[in-house]
Amino acid sequence: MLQLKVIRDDNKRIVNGLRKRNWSAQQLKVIQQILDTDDRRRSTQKELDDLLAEAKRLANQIGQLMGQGKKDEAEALKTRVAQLKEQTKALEEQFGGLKKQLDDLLYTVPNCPHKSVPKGKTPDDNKVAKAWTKAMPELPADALPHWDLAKKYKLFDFELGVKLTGAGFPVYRGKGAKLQRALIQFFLDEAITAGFEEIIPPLLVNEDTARGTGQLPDKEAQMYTCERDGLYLIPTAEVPVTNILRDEIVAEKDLPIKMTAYTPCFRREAGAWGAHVRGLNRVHQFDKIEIVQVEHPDRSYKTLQSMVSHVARLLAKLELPYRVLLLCGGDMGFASAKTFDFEVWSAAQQRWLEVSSVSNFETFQSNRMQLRFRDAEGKIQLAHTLNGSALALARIVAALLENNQTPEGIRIPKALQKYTGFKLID
RNA sequence: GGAGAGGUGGCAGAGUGGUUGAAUGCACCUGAUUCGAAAUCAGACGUACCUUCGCGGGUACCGGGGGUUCGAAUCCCUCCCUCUCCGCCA
Repeated sequence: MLQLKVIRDDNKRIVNGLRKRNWSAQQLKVIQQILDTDDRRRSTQKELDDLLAEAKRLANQIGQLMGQGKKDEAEALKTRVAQLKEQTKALEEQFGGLKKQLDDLLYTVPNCPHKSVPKGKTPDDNKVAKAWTKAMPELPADALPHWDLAKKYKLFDFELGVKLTGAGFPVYRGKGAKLQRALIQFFLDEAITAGFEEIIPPLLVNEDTARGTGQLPDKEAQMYTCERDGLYLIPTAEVPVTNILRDEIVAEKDLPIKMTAYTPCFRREAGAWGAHVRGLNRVHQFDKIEIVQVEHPDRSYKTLQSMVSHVARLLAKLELPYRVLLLCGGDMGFASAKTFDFEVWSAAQQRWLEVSSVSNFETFQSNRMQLRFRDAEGKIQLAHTLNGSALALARIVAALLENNQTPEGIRIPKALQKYTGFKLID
């Protein structure tokens, strides 16, 4: 969530930023509401603190009197403290209520877009940051979409997934399974080479962790839950990995902290189904390698670029046509200050598929999870957090299969061959 | 799952109702000493929020939540977690 201090001191920038997210005047009223609630919270705290200080002072005095054996005087003081207590109790409740109210309001406010983020309402308003200028793959007239290729070569099976679990849980098999594992290994190796520490996190997280990265309360419906144990299946490795540093104060010299993790990701995707989500385009469980960085505020945008370059390098090695989009204010995620999306061309479907999203969250996440660093002067500051998919498998597989189909079989890109152990799926 | 022990500052570890945000040791930081370092000595050394231009001041926090009390790290309830033993098990 946004920092109260920033909303207060840098109000104009925040309001302008929210306008970029197409916030109406009506919605912007929340900001004023936040400021008003905060004013009340502060005056209530002052009042409460003063009363508590007085009560504390008297309690100590009673202690002294008791020690000196002056029981009568002590008794007299006790009644006064009892009165104070009545007042503090009421104030405490009021204060707690205001804090809760304030938090609830703050939770409704998305991150403020970076100044370089373009205005816009829909995905059509995203800016192409890097277009694909080379040739597109040319397929024969009888080219198949990946779901048909999967059947033809027995790579994965959706019906079987339905039998075992339900729609959107594909079963990979044979070379399809091997391809999956090869991609995971490839992406992990690339991330490790780029200096990211590999993490294998839990796939179930508790409530605090889900709140830390903003899944709660905003995106509760997106996650599968294990209600009985109060746990959530992770929708992305970002959740457990970033939370490793929740409530930590790290040394400035340790920045940036670079972590990567491969995990399956579970998403309910409630109500998001339709004709365009066939096959691997959208599934409830998919594999993803995530890269996460915790960075100094001064360097985070440079770091964002380096993460974008990393993802671009992966796609280049996989020989997939891709483009990079700079998301407009209206299409950006709730917690992000700036996001680049990567899309690969899926030749048989004749459409771009989103395979990666690389974002700088600035202090939006770190504020919520109290992830801080001690700067050169010994002052404590919130760190910036960034993350990106590098990469999400399902759609990569879709594009890989479609783009590389030949009459002889499906060609495996060179960079991947040492991982698959085969050059052709036939 | 059963029985027992325990959760205190970066770490170790005192503290069982009264000025304890918390002894002591270690680590870290600053200064002195030194050509420099080690050793030694002196000092500083939690976080959040409120308040102040600033110095500073205030409040809360000793696993989480609730309670008893004028006063709780200390007593009570409850939840979570860790350790030991037993059971079960990849």
